Amino acid sequence: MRKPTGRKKIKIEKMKNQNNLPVTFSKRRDGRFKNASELSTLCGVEIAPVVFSPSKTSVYSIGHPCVLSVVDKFLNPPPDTNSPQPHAKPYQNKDVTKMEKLIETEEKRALRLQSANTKGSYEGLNYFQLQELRDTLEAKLKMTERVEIQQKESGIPFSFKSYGYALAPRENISSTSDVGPSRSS
Amino acid sequence: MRKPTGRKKIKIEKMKNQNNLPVTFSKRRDGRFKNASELSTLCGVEIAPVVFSPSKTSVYSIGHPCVLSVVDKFLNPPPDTNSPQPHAKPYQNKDVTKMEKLIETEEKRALRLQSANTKGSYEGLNYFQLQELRDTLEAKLKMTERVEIQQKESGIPFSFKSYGYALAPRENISSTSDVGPSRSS
DNA sequence: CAATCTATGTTTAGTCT
DNA sequence: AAGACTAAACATAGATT
Repeated sequence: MRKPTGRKKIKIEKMKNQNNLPVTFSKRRDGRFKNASELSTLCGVEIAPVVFSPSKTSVYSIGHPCVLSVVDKFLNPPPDTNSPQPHAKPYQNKDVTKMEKLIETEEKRALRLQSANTKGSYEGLNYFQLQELRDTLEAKLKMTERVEIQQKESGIPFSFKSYGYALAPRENISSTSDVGPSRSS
Repeated sequence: MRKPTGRKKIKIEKMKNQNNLPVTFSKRRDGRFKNASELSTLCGVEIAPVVFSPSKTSVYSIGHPCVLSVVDKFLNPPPDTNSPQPHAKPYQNKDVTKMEKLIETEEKRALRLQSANTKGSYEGLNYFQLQELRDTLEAKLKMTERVEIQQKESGIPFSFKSYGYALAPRENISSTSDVGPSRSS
C-alpha cells in the first residue's frame, strides 16, 4: 500500500526537516554531478563543481578533466583571458614573482647558451607541472653539485653559467593543503 | 505554425552540431547554476561550480557564499575535514618553501661560480666532466621539451591518478587554459 | 543572436522496503 | 540507512519569432 504522491513542490529555503536533509543533499548533489558530466561531455568543456557537506566535514567534487586543473586555471587565468571578476590577484604571491624572475633569467641564459633549441615557455604551468619540475630541479642540483665537486678536486674552474640551474617552473601556488571526498574523472 | 516537437532525447556525447552547442551550453549552464543555488539554500551548504566556456576563453562560476572562499577552503581544508579520497595533496606550502630553498641554493652557487671564473669556455674540462655536463644539458632539454608538449596537448601532466566515481561516462577533453565571466553571490 | 514556446525527457519529494 | 517507487515538478531540444 503505497501512497505515491509523486514529487512535491517545495519552497527553496533552508530545509526545516533535518531528517530529510541528508537525503535531499545526497540526491541533489548526485544529480548535479551527473549533470555536470553531461555538460562537460556534450559541450566539451572543463568543469569543476565543488560542494561541502551540510556538516562541512567533507567536500565533494568532480572535475573534467580534474578538479585541480580547473581550479588551477580558474585561479591563474592566462593573460588573454576574459575575466570580469578579477580574482587571480589574491592568489599570487611574491614567491611566485620571485621565481618567475629567476626563471626568466635562467631562460635567457639558456637561450644564450643553447642557441635556439630551448624555447622555455613556462607560463601556464599548473601545480602538477610545477611539482614535476621541482623534482627535476632537485635532480639537477645534485648533478651540478657533483660537477662542482669534480671541478674543485681537479682544480678546474667552472666556466659556464649555471645551466645546471634547472628550468624552474613558474606557478600559481597559493594554498596549503587539500581535501576530501572528491571524485574526478 | 509551430512544430512543437518537445524535448528530444539526445545521446550524451560530444555534440556534433556546432551551431547548437553554444545554446545548449548556455541553457545547461544556467540550469546548473540555478540548481546549485537551490542546493545551497535548501541544505545550507557551501558550493562553487566552475565551468569554462567551450572556447575556453571564459570561466563561469558562482559560489555560495563566494567562489573564492569555497575554493580556498577546498584547497586549504581545516584539519578535521574528512578526506576519503587521497587527492594527491597538492598545493602545499612546503612545496613552495622547498622550491624556494632550492632556488636560493642554486642562486648562490651560480654567483659563486660566476665570480670564480671570468672566461667561459669548456677548455680545461676533462673528458668526463664534459660528458657529464653534456648529459646534464641534454636532460634539461628533454625536460623542457616534455613540458612544452604537455602544455600544448593538455595542460595536465599528472603522475597522480584521478579517482573515478563513474557517475556518467566520460570522454576526453582537451584543455588549454582560460578564464572569464564569473558571477558570485 | 536572444527570447519564447511546446512537449517531452529527467529529476526528485515523499513514501515505503 | 541505503534503494525502489511513483508521479508531479522541473529542465530543456528543437522550432519559431
